[in-house]
Amino acid sequence: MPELPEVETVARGLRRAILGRRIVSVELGKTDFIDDPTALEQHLPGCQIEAVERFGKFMLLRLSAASGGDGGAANGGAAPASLLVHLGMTGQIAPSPAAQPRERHTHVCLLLDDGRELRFKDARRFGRIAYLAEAPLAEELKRFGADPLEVKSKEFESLIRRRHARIKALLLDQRVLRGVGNIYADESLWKAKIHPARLGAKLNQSQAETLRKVLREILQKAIVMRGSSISDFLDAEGEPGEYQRHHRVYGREGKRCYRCRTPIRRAIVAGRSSYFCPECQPAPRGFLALPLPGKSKSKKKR
DNA sequence: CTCGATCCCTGGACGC
DNA sequence: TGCGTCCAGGGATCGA
Repeated sequence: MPELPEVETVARGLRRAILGRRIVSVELGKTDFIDDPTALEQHLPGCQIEAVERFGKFMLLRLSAASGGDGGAANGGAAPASLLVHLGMTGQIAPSPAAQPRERHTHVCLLLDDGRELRFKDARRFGRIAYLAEAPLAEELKRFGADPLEVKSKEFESLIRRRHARIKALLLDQRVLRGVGNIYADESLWKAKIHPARLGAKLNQSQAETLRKVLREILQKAIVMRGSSISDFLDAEGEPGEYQRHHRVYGREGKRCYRCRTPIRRAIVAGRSSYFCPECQPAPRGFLALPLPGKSKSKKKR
């Protein structure tokens, strides 16, 4: 579940690790998550990695044009291109020595000019990789909404309060805000004391502003903590993040609310498990949470 | 416009 | 111990 903070963490790691490196060759495994695998094989060799950026949950590896004489290759204009990388649920990208055995589910290996390989592994292949020239990239990025770290009060308010969708669905909708996923949506709604099933239009101005601020604060804090490692998220150095220790609601069904001690409940909202405090986050009329699961085994505390 | 359902995919948890 | 089943979830897509 790499979301904005996890992707930012990986992008920073990559920036330190591979900036300025040139791609020597490309090896692909399964390619069903790659837009146009042939494009990678054709265009990547010779490219230099000039920048690593984050855009929502995407990473953008900005590439220079190939250098050396490619004879009849079709990169005459040498328009800048990028490698777009989405980690999906289980994607990991990190450099390793080329001699090191590849881990299972490694599907993209980019041999670099310093003897390492930039490897992408993704067990579930919910990730995405695309080689895109400038224009198609710009077109692609148009589909996404505001950066939750940058969005201003007024814009956020209009994004939310004009909508009749549930606030949780709006937070998760990448066309509205780019980068928020299930964990940080729940965490920020809890902090703002807003029920995930509330309609955007039902929030008052003050609630919208509170939500914008706590969302930003939580994302920033999570970036400092190098993200949340709840399933198998690892950054570009192969290290887990620490923010999962600071989760206040996510994954805490049946455990007590940190504010009021009421047991946290779960419901499916916007098709996703949503955790909330039924006391602190009043539900819309008639909204039902899932029944608390019966405890079969003794659980841990926390 | 908004919703839910369905599919993609695999590993881990759980029940028997 | 082993097997079957369910679930997780980001995103695309389709029909209601």
